[in-house]
Formats: sequence, C-alpha cells, structure tokens
Amino acid sequence: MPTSKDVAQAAGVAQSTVSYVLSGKRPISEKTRKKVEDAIEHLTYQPNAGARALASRRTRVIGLVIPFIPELHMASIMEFVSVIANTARRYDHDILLVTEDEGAAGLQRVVGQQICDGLILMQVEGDDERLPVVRSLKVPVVLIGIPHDPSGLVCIDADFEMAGKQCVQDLAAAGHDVICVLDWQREVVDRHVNYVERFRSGTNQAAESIGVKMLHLPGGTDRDVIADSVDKALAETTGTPAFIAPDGTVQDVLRRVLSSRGLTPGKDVSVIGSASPTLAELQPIPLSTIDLRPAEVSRRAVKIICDLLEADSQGPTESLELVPTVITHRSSTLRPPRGS
Amino acid sequence: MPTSKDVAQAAGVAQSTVSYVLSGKRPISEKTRKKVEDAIEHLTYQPNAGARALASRRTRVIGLVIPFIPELHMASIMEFVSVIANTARRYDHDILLVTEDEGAAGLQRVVGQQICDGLILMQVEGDDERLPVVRSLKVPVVLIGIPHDPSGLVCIDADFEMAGKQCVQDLAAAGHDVICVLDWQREVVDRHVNYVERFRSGTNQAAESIGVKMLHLPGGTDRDVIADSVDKALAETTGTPAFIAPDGTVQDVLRRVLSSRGLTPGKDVSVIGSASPTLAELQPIPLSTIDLRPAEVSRRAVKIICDLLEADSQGPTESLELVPTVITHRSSTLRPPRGS
DNA sequence: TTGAAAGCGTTACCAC
DNA sequence: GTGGTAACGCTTTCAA
Repeated sequence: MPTSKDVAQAAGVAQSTVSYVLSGKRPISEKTRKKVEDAIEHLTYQPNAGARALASRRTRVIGLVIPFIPELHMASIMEFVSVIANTARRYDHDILLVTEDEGAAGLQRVVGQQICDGLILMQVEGDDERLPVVRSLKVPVVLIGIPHDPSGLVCIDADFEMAGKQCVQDLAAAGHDVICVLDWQREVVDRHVNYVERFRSGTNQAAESIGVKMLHLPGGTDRDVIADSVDKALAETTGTPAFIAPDGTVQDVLRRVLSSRGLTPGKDVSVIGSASPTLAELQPIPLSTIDLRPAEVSRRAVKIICDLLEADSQGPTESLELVPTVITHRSSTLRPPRGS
Repeated sequence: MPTSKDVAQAAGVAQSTVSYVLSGKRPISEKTRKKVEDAIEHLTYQPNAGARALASRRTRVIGLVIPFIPELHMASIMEFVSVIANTARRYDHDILLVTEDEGAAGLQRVVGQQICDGLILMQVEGDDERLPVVRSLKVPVVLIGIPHDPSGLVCIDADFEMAGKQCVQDLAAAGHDVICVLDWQREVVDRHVNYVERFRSGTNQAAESIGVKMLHLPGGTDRDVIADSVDKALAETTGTPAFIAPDGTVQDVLRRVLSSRGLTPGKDVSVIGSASPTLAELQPIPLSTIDLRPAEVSRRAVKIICDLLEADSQGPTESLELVPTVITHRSSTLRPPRGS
C-alpha cells in the first residue's frame, strides 16, 4: 500500500504538501497541486485511517447504537439504520454499529477507545439507564427519542403529539364521532418510551377540542387481545367505526382481525396506521396513513451530530427537536361525514 | 485521556510491558502484571484504536455491506445485521456499515483506507457487479449468497435447495398432490439472486421423486397478481390446495388473499412460508414454516471471516457453505392424507 | 522476565 | 508557497 510519503516522493514535494493538498488547509500552487494529484492517481493512494485518526484526533466515524427488541417493528429500525448510514456518508463519515446488548459499557468502550467521534442512540427510553453515562461522555451524542428528563442532552424525535392530533382530526373530519386507539404493545409501553404517552396526549387534546369520544384499548400482537379490543370498539360505536393503530406491528394484526369480522377498511371501517415502508406497498385500500417520518428524523439526527463534530463542541449542549408528522391521504374516499 | 505511557509510568514499568500485559504475547510475572492492571484500572485506561491499528496493521473492524432494496423484507435484513454485529463482538470485532449505494467503490474505499480488516457482503446477486472488485481485494471477504461463479470466493448461504425439498416433502406428506409455489417478487427475481433458482430446483426435484404436481406461479406484492395466482392454483387443484411462499413479503399478501377467498390456512388450505421474526408471532394458525435460519447464516459468516483474519490469510481462499434449513412444525394438524 | 527504541502513516507547527 | 520535523499512541524487535 502506498503512503503519502510515496506520493511525496513521486511528485517531488514534501510529505506535508501532500497532506495540505488533500486537506486544503493551506494554499497550494496550481502546479504542485497537479503534480501531487497525478501522483495520487497514479499510485492509487488512499490515506490510512488509523494514522489519520491518530494525528488528527478525529476518526470520522459515528457510533450508532441499535436496539434489538423483537417486538419493535424491525423493518422500521432498518429504515433508520439505512438512512443514517447513507446520510453519514454525505457528511464524509462512517457508521459503526454498537448493539444495545453492550449497554452503557459499550458506549464507554467505543468512545474510550476513540473508535468513533460521537454517538447516535436509537429508541431511547423515558428513563433510559444509559443517560447518566451519556451525560458524562465528552463527545457529542444525539438521542432519537425523548427521555423524561432531557436536560443536558441533544434529542430528536417525531412529533408524536402532533401525530396523535392529526389522526383524530382526520377521522373526525371524515365524520367519526367515536375513535378508538389501539395502544402499542405491552413490551413497548413497559419500556416507558415517551412517545406512547405523547401520542396519547395528542389524541386526547384533539378529541376534547373537537368533541369526539376517544377509546383507548389494549394493543399488542396477540390476536385475541386485538379481537377483544375490536369487539369492544364495535359495541361502543353506532356509526362507522374508526381505529388508530400507531404501532406498525399492531396494525398488521388489526387488519387481520377486521377482515375476519367481515369489515373492509376504507369501506365499513376507517383505519389509520403508521406508514411502514413494506406495508405501505401492501395497502390495497384507500386510507389515510400517519407518516412518522423516520427518514427525516434520521437525516436530521446525522446532521445535528455532524454539525456538533464540526463545531468541535466540548461544552454540554442541549437541544430538543420534534419533527412534524404528516397525514398522507392515499385517497379521499373515507366515509362522508354522518348525515351528509 | 490516559495513554499506555501514563500507565507505564504509574506502574513503574516500560511502555512495552503494558502492551504485553494487554496482548499476552509475552510471559509477564504475576507481580508486574498486577501493578500494570492496577494502574490501568486506576487511570481507566483504554487503548487508542487508531494508534493500535497503525502499529499493528489490524483495525478489528469488519465492514458489513447492507442492501437497501425496499422490496427485500427489511425485517429480515435487520435480523442479519443485528446478529452479525453481536457475533462480531464475541470475536472482539466491531462492525462498520457500508451501504450498497457506494457500490464497488465503497469496498475499495473502506479497504483502501484500512478502516476495516475484512468485509461481509449481504444479498450477493448471481452475477454481482462487485465480484471482480471483491476478487481483487487483498483482505478476506465473505459473501452471503452464492453467485453463479463462486470461484475464488468465500460464500455462505441458507441451503435453498434443501428448503425447497423440505417444503414439498412436508406438504406431500400431509396428503397434497398439487403444490403451488408463489415466486419471489419480480424485483428479487430480476436481480438474479441465485437462491430463487436453487429453491425452485429443490421443489422440482422433490416433486418429481415423490410424484406430486408442481405449479410455479407469479408472486410479488401486487395483490391482484397474487389473487390471480391463487385462483389459478385453486382451479388446478381438486383436493385441499397447498401453497409455498418462500418470500416473506409475498407471504403477507398471500394470507390476505386467501382470507378474502374465505380460505383459512391450516383448515381449507395449507401454506408454508419462511419464518420471519415478526410474522412468526402473528401466526395464529397451525402451520409448518420453513426456517431459512438467517441467524445461523449470520453467525457462521462472522466466524468464517474472523477465522480468516486470525489466520492472516493472504492467498485467495475459496469455500462454499450451505446452512441446512429446517421445517418448523408449529402444529401437526395439517389435513390428513387424502383417503384417510 | 523486562526495557529501550524504532517504526507505523498522518497532521500541524515552525521556518524559510 | 513550500519543506522539514515533531508529535500522535501503540506494537514489536533487539538487547539485556
């Protein structure tokens, strides 16, 4: 493997000149620049990352802590991961995977060994055990998810409160006066992820201001539980029933149960679920969808951390960003308002 | 951040001794070892990865090239990623994400800059454009997926031929004499991933030796296409119809179509699909499932590459490993054989 | 069993 | 505008 020394020799310049050509941190005459660039091309030189990291004290690597919770819609986690990796490349950074199994010790490890310059944590819980460690780290960390106490932390997430409002408003506008929300799975709720609560608060605020009735029923992936919830909802509804299923996994089960009750979404019943890349394509039915915008959240998370890295931020930063959600109308053929 | 020099000073030994205590490449007296370990603990010393990589010419990082194809069941990709990352840690390695967007150039980049010591490529196509580059790389590469010409390459994948056989045998044993396979999605087939062909070959071999009729019909996520395929299959079947849907995504659609035809899997119709972590939990119905064992494939891929790294393999290695698949009987209550 | 010192391939400061 | 050179923090050879 050729080194910058080889390049310098081939181009007949000093090694430092090669470095400056590459980094652009010093004006270089057109003539020498050309010589160096030719030599680089000719030798197919690529700078050694380790040496660079050692000398510059920057790895240009960001650690991404991924969750592994079977109950968490894996497809959507993968979308985060994928978008984060791609966006990082745009900022000339790479992504190192850190699995949640390693816990807080994993964070200390990758930061301590200076394998990466900063961290992104996915699926941060309301009272995440890693937060004390995160606060103590001397590198930028961006959390996806809002903990109960976000002080001293940089957080970003979809605006679940807005999402809840939008869902209720959409259904109310379509004429429903009883709206049923199927909760997230037990496993998710038990983790005290904040968004469950934020979503619920959004739905309830909207329901109150509009004057429709909200029904919060148990969700989960257990078909019987969902069936039970559906039946309860049907019993409480006189007009066309309406369901909100923000959890992608719950949504799957709900569809099946409705279908087993002979109910066709978009016709006999309204359903709003969160858009999931795979399932969106499977929807043969004209429905609204709440888009929680995982891609946008991912992109912004990367931007934030890269900005912090650029700024060489040392002191404790603090910020909280909520990404607006949107209702996607796949079709406008929900039931017309009652009485019309 | 403390360095090994600091540790040496604190312990009253040479810097090299600290290094040897850590690496174990040299016998150390119990006494000095203790001194050094105490100093490490006390200073919370962690070796600098860049410096280590520079000096040892090993990063202990493995590049993982992930696909991003919306049509590819993202949940199962995530399972690969997650298991690979965890297994790598067992071998004291980390995983760096390389997105497929970067193409062959991405491979050259991470290897050329010596960001990682080796690569794992997921979802390798039959005639993958990256293969020439892979062959030219001077680091170990493990492919998940079997290209048409695996010469000079190290490949591993689930044994799709065995999977095909097992599905047909299972259904034939349950008394079906017409068995319908819903192909993978167009997008997958068009990529000429080898496993489509291998699976088909397995089903056909088994069908021939047992003497049942095979029907290969178009798959995909288009509900109409699946509905069409289902109807064709029903028309060709006198007894209980039987479907094989190896593609997780296709499987989702199939279930919906069958249900819309009033057919309950496990009762009026037999269905074998590939186990997907999420969907397995959603199956309320007693069915066989073909387990393509993504976790096992992932684990072995990591083991292979770590072994190669250990062996400091320079010369071109070549190997091809097929991981046995298994039929999981979630219940034995398929229809009894015809005539019983 | 241990120590000293020479790299490893960059970056960045100090001269010119 | 450019060159020389001292770090950066580790591993490993050579001596003792």
